[in-house]
Amino acid sequence: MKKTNETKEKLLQVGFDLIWDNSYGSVSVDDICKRAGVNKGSFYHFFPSKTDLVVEAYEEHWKEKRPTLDRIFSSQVPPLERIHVWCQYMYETQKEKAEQYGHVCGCPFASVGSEIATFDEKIRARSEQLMNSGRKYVETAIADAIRERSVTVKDPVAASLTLQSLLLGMLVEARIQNDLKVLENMEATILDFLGAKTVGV
Amino acid sequence: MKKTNETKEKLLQVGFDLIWDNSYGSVSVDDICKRAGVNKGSFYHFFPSKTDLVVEAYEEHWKEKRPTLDRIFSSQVPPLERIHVWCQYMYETQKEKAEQYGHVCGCPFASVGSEIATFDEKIRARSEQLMNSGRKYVETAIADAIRERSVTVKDPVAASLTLQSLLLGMLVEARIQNDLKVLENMEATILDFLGAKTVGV
DNA sequence: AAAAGAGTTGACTGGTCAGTTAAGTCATGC
DNA sequence: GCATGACTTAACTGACCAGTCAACTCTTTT
Repeated sequence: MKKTNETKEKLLQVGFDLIWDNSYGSVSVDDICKRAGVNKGSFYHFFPSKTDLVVEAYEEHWKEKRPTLDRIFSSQVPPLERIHVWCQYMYETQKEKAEQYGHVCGCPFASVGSEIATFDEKIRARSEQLMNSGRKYVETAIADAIRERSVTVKDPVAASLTLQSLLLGMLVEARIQNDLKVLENMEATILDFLGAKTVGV
Repeated sequence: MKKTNETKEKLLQVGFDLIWDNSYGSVSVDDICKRAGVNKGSFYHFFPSKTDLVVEAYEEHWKEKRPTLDRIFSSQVPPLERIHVWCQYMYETQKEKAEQYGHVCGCPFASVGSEIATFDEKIRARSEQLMNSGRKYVETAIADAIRERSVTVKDPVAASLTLQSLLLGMLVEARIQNDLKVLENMEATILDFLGAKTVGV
């Protein structure tokens, strides 16, 4: 028998990747099982439904990303430096995914969230929650930047909300256009929006 | 027998609405036929495939919207007024849809485009094209605003691209959060981004 | 009035879907 | 050594999927 949780983790990882790369509707439980080298019965031993796999895979993905984000957004780092490294990190993530799968994948929470928002409440609610968790990092960074006067925006909550929309939009467009070029001006656009002192238009 | 094209138009309209409201993957050809009161054979008499229906429905939707957009973005209207009316129009459209279907639907090109971008090239390409057509209106409005100095941004192409991303992001978030509130600050956020002279933060 | 063609009908195909089931394998604890 | 329970296996269900087909109806053309 395999190591405890090895099968479950494989299903979570394969499921997340397949659905991020394609879509919730176009990836079947059979596809996931086949790719994971697991029988269907095992799938339903660990997950009551396809929806539940996705929710848990979201959770898992977020858990894996948190340490990196904690490091990037550490209070030890100057606020604008956090934004800088964060932008680099997002671009690199997208670039790696694009090379791995042959096309730009965008934001998994946004793609799947938007796909099933109107008919799968479980996934919708979790998408919303996780996206908001990510925004908190940015909100704090902007608040710190305002306090050290390295930025001209006034309201960190409003600014982080707008920034989040802007980024989400860029990721969706990059996916639809299948072109990383959309993301190249990301940092400059963000700094410009924040009214960062160190960078011109 | 029914009026020429009545069946086809019904299929296009019903297909577009159902898919906008739900998703490409979760709406079947049978669903569309049932709702349209049309037999399956008729569907395949008019469309070679489900994909082709979607592409034609996109076309049709755009054709129907064009006169309204031409009016809103008429050169006779002051540029910032165009933006103002456009924002109102988008909000009203979303509100009506939300009331009609019980949840916020967002942008149809973005939702379906993002859903199938990585595996249906026909729909992906058409989404990209139509979204860019919409951007042209904004680009011209911004260029006019720059010339009359009612705005501080410098590059109309870059500004319209960023604006498009921002809007797209807001629409995706409104759909995922199922909340029109996301869209309420739309105009203020846009005017602020453009550096419009007449409006504070 | 007859032929032709556009549009319609509904049954049909073969495959795939999410999810079920029952019999089996294995590690652990007593 | 045997009982328990977690995990696996693969066949199975019934619904649904996109797409096909041949026979049909109606309108238009000649």
